[in-house]
Amino acid sequence: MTKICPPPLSEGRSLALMIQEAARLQRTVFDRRVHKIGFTRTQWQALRQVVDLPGVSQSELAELLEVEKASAGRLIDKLEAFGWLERRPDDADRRVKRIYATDLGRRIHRKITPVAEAMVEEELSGLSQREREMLAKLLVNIKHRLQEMALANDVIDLKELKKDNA
Amino acid sequence: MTKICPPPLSEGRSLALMIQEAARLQRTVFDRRVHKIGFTRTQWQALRQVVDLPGVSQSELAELLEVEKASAGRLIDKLEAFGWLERRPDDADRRVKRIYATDLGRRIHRKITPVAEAMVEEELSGLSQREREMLAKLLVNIKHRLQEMALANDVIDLKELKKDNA
DNA sequence: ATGCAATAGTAACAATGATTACTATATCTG
DNA sequence: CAGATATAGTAATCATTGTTACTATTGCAT
Repeated sequence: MTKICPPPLSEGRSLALMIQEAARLQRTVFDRRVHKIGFTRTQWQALRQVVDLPGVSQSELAELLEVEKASAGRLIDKLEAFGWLERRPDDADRRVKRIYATDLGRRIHRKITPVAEAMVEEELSGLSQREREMLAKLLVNIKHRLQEMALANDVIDLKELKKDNA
Repeated sequence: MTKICPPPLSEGRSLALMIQEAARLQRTVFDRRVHKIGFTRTQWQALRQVVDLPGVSQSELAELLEVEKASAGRLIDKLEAFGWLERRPDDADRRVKRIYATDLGRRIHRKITPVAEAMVEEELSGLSQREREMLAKLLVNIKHRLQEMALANDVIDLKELKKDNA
């Protein structure tokens, strides 16, 4: 376990990195806390969405979880095998399958929800209400900007790299 | 593309989620911008670390990138195959291999660095210097708390879930 | 009605990363 | 020095995800 110091970064880059690190730490802590229960963060998020939106379709769930339809389908396979969720046909459209939490799924949801709540409360415990609002405001600002950037299509061209060796 | 509204969350949870979303958006935007160059974010981060810390060992690099040693090894395999990095034996310890960027690797690094800088600058363009400092302060606070939490070992016990069906 | 484009879900495959087990080397202990 | 222990890196395996191609169904345009 050698101790390595990352090199200094620009002010902006270090902020961007801090966001990445905070997000990763959140995932790490949550994973540690629910690991013994034997499921993953993704599975938990799927369960949460389905409990909160009973009858959501698979495509809608994929959109909410921001994964591909195929990934969502496989995730639902597994959660259905666990007995936490079930697929039911839609009355009107025979293509769609609607997802519902089972009793067991709802029970697990009720059990984990306070854990998630406690975790975020603990994580934010050093911040005043005022500071939380400030943080939310700043993050919303960044998120909006990033969303615009994600839609723009200014990509780097490979040819530029090949040519000049500045 | 059905429009789905996620259900409301507690104030804390929505903040935690915002951090996740900002982090994911950063990754998405960066991926889009470098995708045409044909490499991944992970590869870029590895290149960056190696350029900034020439002669870093594989284990150290794994630690910096926060991936497992085996994953780092395969990543280095690929980057070496690309001709961006090279392994060299350590003078004193025949177990360790030290990683250096090749000329090509350094050239690519010089090309991509401004892209990364421009991206974070653009992403933060809506924030004043004052606000950036505030954001950094708040994130450092959260990160410290999360780091403490990551070390604590208060995990949920599976047996608890099985027993009561409240 | 008919035919065509769009959509919901699935299957097969490739890429990525973690985990475990292994080899080689180094270091510590007596 | 001898032997135990730890560390650096690799190989094999497994799980997860994205991508592409496919089927079934729907709904729109003529």
